[in-house]
Amino acid sequence: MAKGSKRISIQDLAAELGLSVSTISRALNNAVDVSDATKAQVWALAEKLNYQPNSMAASLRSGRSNVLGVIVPHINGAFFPAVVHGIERLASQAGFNVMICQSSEEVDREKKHINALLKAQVDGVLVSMSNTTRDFAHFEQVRRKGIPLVFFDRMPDIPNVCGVVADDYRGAYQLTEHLIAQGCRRIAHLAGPQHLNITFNRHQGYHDALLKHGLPYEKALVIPLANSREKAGAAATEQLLAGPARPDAIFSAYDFAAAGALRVLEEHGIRVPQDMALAGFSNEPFTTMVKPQLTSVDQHGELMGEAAVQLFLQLQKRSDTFTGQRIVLKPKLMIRESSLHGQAATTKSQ
Amino acid sequence: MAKGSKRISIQDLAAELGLSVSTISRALNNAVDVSDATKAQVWALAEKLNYQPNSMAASLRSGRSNVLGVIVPHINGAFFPAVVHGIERLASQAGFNVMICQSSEEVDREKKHINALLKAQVDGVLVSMSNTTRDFAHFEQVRRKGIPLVFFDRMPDIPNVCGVVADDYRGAYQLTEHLIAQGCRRIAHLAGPQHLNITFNRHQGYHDALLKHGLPYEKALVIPLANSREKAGAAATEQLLAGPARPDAIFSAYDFAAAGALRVLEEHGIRVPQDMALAGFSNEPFTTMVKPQLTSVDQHGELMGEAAVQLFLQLQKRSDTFTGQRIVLKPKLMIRESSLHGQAATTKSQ
DNA sequence: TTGAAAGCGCTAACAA
DNA sequence: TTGTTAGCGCTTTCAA
Repeated sequence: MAKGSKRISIQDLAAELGLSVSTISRALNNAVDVSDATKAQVWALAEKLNYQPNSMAASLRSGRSNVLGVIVPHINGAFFPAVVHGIERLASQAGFNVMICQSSEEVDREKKHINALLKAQVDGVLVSMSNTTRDFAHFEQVRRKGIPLVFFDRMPDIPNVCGVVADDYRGAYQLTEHLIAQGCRRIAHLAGPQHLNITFNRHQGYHDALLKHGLPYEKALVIPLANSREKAGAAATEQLLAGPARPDAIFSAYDFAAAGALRVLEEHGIRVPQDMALAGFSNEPFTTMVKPQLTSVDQHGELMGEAAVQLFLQLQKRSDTFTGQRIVLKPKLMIRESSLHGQAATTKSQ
Repeated sequence: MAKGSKRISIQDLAAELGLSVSTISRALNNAVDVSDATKAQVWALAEKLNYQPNSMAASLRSGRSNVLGVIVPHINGAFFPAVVHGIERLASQAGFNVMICQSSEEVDREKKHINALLKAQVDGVLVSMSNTTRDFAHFEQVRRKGIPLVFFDRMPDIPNVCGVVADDYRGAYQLTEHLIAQGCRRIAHLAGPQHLNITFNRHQGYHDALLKHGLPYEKALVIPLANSREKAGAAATEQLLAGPARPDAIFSAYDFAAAGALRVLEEHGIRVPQDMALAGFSNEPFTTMVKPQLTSVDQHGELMGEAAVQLFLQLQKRSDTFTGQRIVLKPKLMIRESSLHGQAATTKSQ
C-alpha cells in the first residue's frame, strides 16, 4: 500500500554490490567490457529489487529518447489505424516507443503536438497533415533542430521533404478507366479539398482519365465535399441529382462519402450499379458489408506505416535531414458489385 | 540547414540577461515572486531565441512528467478511437500529454508498454486490458509505485481498482427484453470470451432476461465467438443454422460479428428481421449503412474516456491510489430495422 | 524579488 | 575489466 516506497536507482545497486555506478550502468546496458560474472550479479539484483531504469535521466544525459512521435489527423475509419499499426510494428522492432497524437484536423493542435514532441526530445517525427494546415513553419522548426521528419499520406508542398504516399493519381485514374470500360460516359466526382495532395491527385487522375478516353470534363459533375463523411456524400449526391443531366457513375474521393451517396441513390430509387455505378476510395471494411458491395481503392495503410519508419531510420543514420526522398505505394483497385455492369447482381469480389 | 545549431537552454537566457538561472526558471513558469518586468524580459528573449524547454530535464528534477499513458487493445472499429478522443480532450485541457499504446490483444505487449510508461515516468496510466491478459501483476506494479491507475471498459478482477465501464449487463438485458417484446422466443447469443467483464456481462444480461421472462436458457443457442470479427460471426451463425432447431433471433456480443451473421443469413435466404431478428453491440457507424440497419447498443465511448481522465485527476489529488471507485455509464439501445417486426421494412430509426 | 547551490538518475570520457 | 568524474537542463530549497 505504500505510496512511493522509494524508487531503486543505479546507485542503490552499486552500493549493494560494492561496485561503481558506471559498472552497473554498463552491465545493465550489456556493454562488451563487463565480465559475465558481474553482469549476472547485477541483473540478478536488479531483478530482485525490481529495478526500473529512469529513461528521463538516460535521455537527458544521452540526448536520445528512443521515442518516435506520430501525428495523425484522426483515427476514425480503418486507414490511419492501419498506418499506425505498421508504424508501431516496425518502430518497436527497432527499439523505439511510439507517441501517437491526433490533430483532429486542427492546425493549432498539430502545432501544439509538434511542440510537445520537441520538448519531449523525440528522436523523430512522423506526420500526416491536418486538412486545415496551410503554412508549414512548425514543420520547418522540426527540421531546423536536426530531427528527422517524415510525412505519410498527406504531405505539405515544401522542398526536400521526405515521405510515403499512395499513388492516389494512379488509383483514381485506373478507377475512372474501369468505370469507362463498364460503359459509363458521364462520370461524376465527389471531390475532397484541393489543397491536399491526396484529394488533389484523386481529382487529377479522374480528370486525366476522362480526357485520355475522349470524354469531356464537366465542371457540373464535380461536387466539392464539405468533409469525408457520409452526410457530406449524401448532400453532394442530392446536389448532383438535382442537376439538369444525371450522371451514370459517381466516383467519390472517400468511402464514407460513397456510403452516403449509396443511401441517397437508394432513396431515389436509383439502382446501383444498373442505373448508376458507384466507387469510393480507401477500401474501408464496411465496403464489403453494404449492398451492393462498394468498389474502392486500397492504399496499403500498414505498409505505408512501415515505409515511413524505414525512411526515418535512414534519415537518422545519414544524419542529413534533407534527402527529399519519397516512397510511392501502388494502389490496388478493389472492383466490387457497385461498379460492375452486366454480371453485377451475382458477382462477389474476392 | 545546420543540424543541431545548438539548443538554447535556460542558462543561455540567464547569461544574455545577466540574471540567474533560477530567476529564469521562475519567470518561465510564471511564478508569483518574479517582477512583471523581469518576466516580460525573459519571455521576450525566449520567444526571440525560440527557446524550447527540455521537458526531460524538468521531469527528471521534478518527478512529474505531465504525460498520461494510455493502453488500448486496438484502435479498430469506432469504440476505442472514441474513448481515446475523449481522453485526449480532457487530458490536454488539464495540461497533460497523452501517450497512446496498442497492446494488439497481446498480454506481452501490454507488459512491455507498462514498463515503457513507467520508465518514462508517466503521471498516470489508463488501461483497457487485452483479451489475453489473465494475470495482473504488471498492473499491481503500477500501483505499487504509487502511480494512479484507471481502467476503462475492460477491467481486471482485482480489489480496489478504479475504472469506468459501460453497463454491459443492462444493455444486454434490455436488448434481450426488446427482442422478446418483438415476439422472439428462441434467441441465440454469439458470445465473447467469458473471462472479460464486458462480454461476460453481455452474456449474463442475456441469460437473466430470458429467465425473467420465462424463457429457457439453451446451451445450444449460445455460440462462443473465436473473436469479434465478421468471419467469426459468420462461422458461428453457420453453426447455429446447422443445428436441429433454428432460433428466431440472434444477439451478437459485437457489431462486426453481427455483420458476419447478416451476410450468412442472407446467403441462406433467411430474411432479417421477418425470419430472424438480429442485434449487435457497440453501435459502430456501419450499423446504419447495412441493410437492414442493425440494432445495437451504444456505449458512449467519448464520455468513457473523459470519465477515465476525471478519475485519474481525482486519484492524483487524493494521493491515494486505492479508492476502488467505479463509474458505470448507462448504455443506450439503438433499435433499428434488424430487430423490428411488423413495421420493419419501412422503419428508419433516428 | 533575486541568487547560490545542490542534485534528480543516468551516461561517457578518461584513468587506472 | 572496473572506477572516477563531470555534467545533461532543469527545479527548488535556503539565504540574501
